[in-house]
Amino acid sequence: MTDPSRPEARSPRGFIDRRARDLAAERAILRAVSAVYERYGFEALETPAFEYADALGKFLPDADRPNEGVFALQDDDEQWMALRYDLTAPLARFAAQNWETLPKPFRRYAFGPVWRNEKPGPGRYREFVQCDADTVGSARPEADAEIIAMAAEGLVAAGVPDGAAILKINSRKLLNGLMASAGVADESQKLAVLRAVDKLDRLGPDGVRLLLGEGRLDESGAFTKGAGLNAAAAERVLAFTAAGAGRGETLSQLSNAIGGSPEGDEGVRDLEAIDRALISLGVGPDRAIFDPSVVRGLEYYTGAVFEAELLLGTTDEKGLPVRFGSVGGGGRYDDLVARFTGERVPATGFSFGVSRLAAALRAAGRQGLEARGPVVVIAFDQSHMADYFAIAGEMRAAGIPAEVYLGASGMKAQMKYADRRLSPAAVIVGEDEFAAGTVTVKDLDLGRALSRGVTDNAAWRAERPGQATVPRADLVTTIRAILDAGA
RNA sequence: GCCGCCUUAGCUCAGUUGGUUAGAGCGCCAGAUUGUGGCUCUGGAGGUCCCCCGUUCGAUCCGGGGAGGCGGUACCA
Repeated sequence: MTDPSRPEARSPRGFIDRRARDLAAERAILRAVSAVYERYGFEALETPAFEYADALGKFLPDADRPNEGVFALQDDDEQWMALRYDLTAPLARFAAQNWETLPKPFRRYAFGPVWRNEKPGPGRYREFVQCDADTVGSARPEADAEIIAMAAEGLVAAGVPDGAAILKINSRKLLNGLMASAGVADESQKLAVLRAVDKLDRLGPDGVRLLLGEGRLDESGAFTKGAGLNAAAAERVLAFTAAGAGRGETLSQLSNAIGGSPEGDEGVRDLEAIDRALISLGVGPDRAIFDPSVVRGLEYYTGAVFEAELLLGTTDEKGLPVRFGSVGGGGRYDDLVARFTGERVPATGFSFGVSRLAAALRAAGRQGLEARGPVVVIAFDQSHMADYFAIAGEMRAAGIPAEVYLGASGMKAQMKYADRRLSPAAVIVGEDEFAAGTVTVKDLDLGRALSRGVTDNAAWRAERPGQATVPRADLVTTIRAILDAGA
């Protein structure tokens, strides 16, 4: 039966189709978060899906692996272009390209899909939506604090209940200071230490200790080579990451742990300034804390780094607990525009993983609304199709979603169709109704509720629950009463 | 990338110690019910048993290779 010449109907690996319910949740989040950003004075910007690959930075396609990390293709002039993997790199390109004419500091927000050519995982796709806000051209810690405050407000606007999310803040300068004081000078060893620290929440101190030292063997049997620190240095790193989970007291602990390295001290001063600004912005330690274990990526960031963690205790379809963890992150990146212009431009920003946030909220039951279908006008008598369209048009003119059934099936199947669309009502107009100048309106919501108590089909059909025949002129008011009752 | 598990109907999965017509539940379509969604009953459609090669009289089942899926791990700008 399967013809090998026919294509198999399937979506590419790591890409998914999203239906009305998912889209409604996601669009609501985008609307709410965009409104917060605009209230803070950020302007909208949309850049193309494709950028020239060199503008995206690190992932220069070469002959061997042109698609590593990004989806890239060669234009007809032989130039490599690639789908953007985030919204920050395109912003840096835009800012550099238009620097002379932009009002500075330049504040913009953007949202849209980004693409990553990597192995998909649970809840992790190769195409997903981000919502991003950045300030380009301000080195002030208040710029970081403002971004953090907007992220906190954005979470609330998106529907995350108070106390269900926390913003965790750290500084790369602190981490660099830590390395200096722990005697880590080698660049690759630095990266290994950062990677190890980044896994603290997943592996715990013992796992991280192994990764800081010789290495770790995981349960699948795969071995991860460690950073090769000696025991004293490893303990020093662990002590640093264990410093508090608050703001003021954490800062003093951190400043002790760093022990006077110049870069570390600078990081402490930055965080102190951010703390003061957050207080004046009304963001307390219940919403944003300093957490020395936050690392965020590896190159790229030059100062403060932030991460939004969701604390909702959620469960999957099988009832197993799911930790959504990070739903967004960001930080200060002072060198990104300089890649284009040579001029160092301080910048800071934050990005929400919108798809992930929507999934988390839905899994937590905060966004449990099904997408409602339209009122369905039953195509009862083929010779009256024009009347059915007039009826649908009348409802649409009143702002009520409505459609005429356009399939070829009988009435029973049409009722089933309306039920599956989660339609609030069906409109039935047959010979009797036309003769009497009436329409029959069936309240499907009421029927859905009543059907739970009915066991006998004959009785169910005889009762015609929620069904009323009204004068044709009363159609819209009857439908609206049903809609209002359901709302 | 590395490690492990898996692949049989649209979905979830049985099963054949290698033998002739490969099953269930759910879902779908239809009828019981000339104009009515749920329940119940009845009937129906739907399968190259992931692909290729090998062993065999014979492979969905055994062996080798490949692809795809899932999970872990690495990477994640």
